[in-house]
Amino acid sequence: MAITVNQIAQKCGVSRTTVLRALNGGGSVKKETKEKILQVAEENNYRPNLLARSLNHGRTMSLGVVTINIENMYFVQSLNTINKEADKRGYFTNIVVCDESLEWERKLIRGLAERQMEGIMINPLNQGSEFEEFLLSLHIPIVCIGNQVSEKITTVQVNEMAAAMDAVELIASKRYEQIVFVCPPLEVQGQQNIYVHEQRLKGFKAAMGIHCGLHSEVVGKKEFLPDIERILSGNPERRTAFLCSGDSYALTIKQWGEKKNMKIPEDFGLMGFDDISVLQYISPKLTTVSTNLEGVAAAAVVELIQQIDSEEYSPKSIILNYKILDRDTL
Amino acid sequence: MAITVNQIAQKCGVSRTTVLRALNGGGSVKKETKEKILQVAEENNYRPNLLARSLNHGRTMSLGVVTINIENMYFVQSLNTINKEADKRGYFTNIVVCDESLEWERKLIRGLAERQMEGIMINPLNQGSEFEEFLLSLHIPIVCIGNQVSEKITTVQVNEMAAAMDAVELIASKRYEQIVFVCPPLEVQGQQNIYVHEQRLKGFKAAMGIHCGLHSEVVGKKEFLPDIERILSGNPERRTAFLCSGDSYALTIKQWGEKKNMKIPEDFGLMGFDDISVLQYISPKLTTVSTNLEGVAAAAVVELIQQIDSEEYSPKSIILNYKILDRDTL
DNA sequence: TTGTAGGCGTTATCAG
DNA sequence: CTGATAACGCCTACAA
Repeated sequence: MAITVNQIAQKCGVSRTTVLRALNGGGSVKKETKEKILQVAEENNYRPNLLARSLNHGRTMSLGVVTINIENMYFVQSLNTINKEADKRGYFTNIVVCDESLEWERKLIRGLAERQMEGIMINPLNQGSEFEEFLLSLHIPIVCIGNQVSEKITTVQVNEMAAAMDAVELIASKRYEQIVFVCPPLEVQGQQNIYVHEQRLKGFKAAMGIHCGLHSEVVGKKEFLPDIERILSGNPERRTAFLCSGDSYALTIKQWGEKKNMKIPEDFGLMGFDDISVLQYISPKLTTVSTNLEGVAAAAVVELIQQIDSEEYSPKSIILNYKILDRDTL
Repeated sequence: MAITVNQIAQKCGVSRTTVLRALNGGGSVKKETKEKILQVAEENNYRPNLLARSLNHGRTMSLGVVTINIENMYFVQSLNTINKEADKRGYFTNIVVCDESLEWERKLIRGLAERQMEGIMINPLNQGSEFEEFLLSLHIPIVCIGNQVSEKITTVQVNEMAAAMDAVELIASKRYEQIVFVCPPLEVQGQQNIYVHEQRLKGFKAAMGIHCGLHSEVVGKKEFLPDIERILSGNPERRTAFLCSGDSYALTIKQWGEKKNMKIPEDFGLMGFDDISVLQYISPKLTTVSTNLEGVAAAAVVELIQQIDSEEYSPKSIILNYKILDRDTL
């Protein structure tokens, strides 16, 4: 379809080498020849075939990103940042979306590898040693964002455990008598990567150990609203706050509470995690934890490229700062 | 880094042809040879270099998608659908994000073309004949989603004008006395592609021509809240509804109204456009128009692939159904 | 200033 | 059953 260097050479009656020199400016070319070549290239919309070029010198200058479930919005916010940071360093970013299926994720990662991405960023859904081996067998620089897979693979994250502990501190300081931790189904542990939630849960439990005077409960199910209802109606006068491992859980509870004509924070306290961008449209402002999505994304790119560039690279665990956002729902 | 067919051939003491036959299963290979080859390939994690393969037979089986401003969420919802539909037909989907810059968009499109995407989907930010020429000069199948660029390039959309008219009908039927149309800054017309908003505005004006007893106004500025305030306070007893060309405008107004302790729909009516996924977290439920993001996305993929497959293709304009969602803010 | 030759990794064709 | 050979489009020596 598109014109090639060879064809230009033919049209101009010169060799490809000359055409390339005129186009990419290596050596010297006679003025007239050069002009003619450039003109022909222009007229025919010449545009280099990057596949061929990459094949040749073994570099694609492209990074791959595997995104989960766009609807959840977690991670999506990072995409812009990743894109810009990569571009600054001369890399093109290819994003693929993975709709919550473990197989798809593997398939996509392999697809990116086969397309010779020089490095891949994932917020992995898979986990375990088999997946670890799979990733390692690719022999491609990889950076995990958020969820950790193994110590052999660089992960960029915030200290989720400490964040959860701080969150509990904040809630406790507001004189709640009961704190309920809401997170995704815990049954999937061992199958699906819920590392960040596990870390937060650990932090929650540790903090509750300190505040042993407080009641606590963990709700980790798909259908969690019945539990919320049970908890609130079981002991209506007890001041209860929900700490949700993910803003979307908090928003769901908020929605439910409002339908029941309950006021937040008067009737119950609510706190989320991640500070997803939708929150700007929600009032009262949700108290939450900023897990520094942009910062994490930027760091991931930097680290990935460093990994690409270095001969000897040893995997790291990069921990960034989180921030407690004390807003209006506690 | 990764092992190649040639290397496998060497290791096994056969020719590449034989290796390929064993791997891809063309002709027949002696059992032992085949086993050995497969074993070596397995051990060394052989994985075909798709760049080379593509270079060879001129097909990449990849589609490119250019997404705008992820934060806005419009279009983002389509990504999953695009991905799945493309996969069904054997195509890999590469997404790139464009952060609201006209130059970036061009750069990304060119990048996708140079990487030999077989087709590209865009919700274009650019517009005008120069951009049209740019796209055509690529000589690559292209489908525009939502915003139209020109009749020479296939566009998939809903009938925005009719949708806006229906929206006005709905509002009028609820006995509002004034309808205000809120849309992005109109100054950018001619520079930036706001085709869908223009269509909706046309529909709005046409419908208001029919309902000439009603007051109407158009607000198209970046900072529109002052106008909202002016309109509402200027004539407080006049029943006013805002028809927003985009749910995010509606959410912003809703947010503002609630801060002022106004009730919706008691104090003013509110209607959006697009039915973005965030709405699930918002109450009262926003009345809006479903612009059938998933349907549009699916149709775009089908059309793009058809364009790729056919020798003779003439650009079309594909119009899908929209749906008025009469919910709780009118 | 210009051209020739070889290679990147894969595939297709044709000949043994 | 197996193996040369050429080709995809680009790039880099090396030679003229």
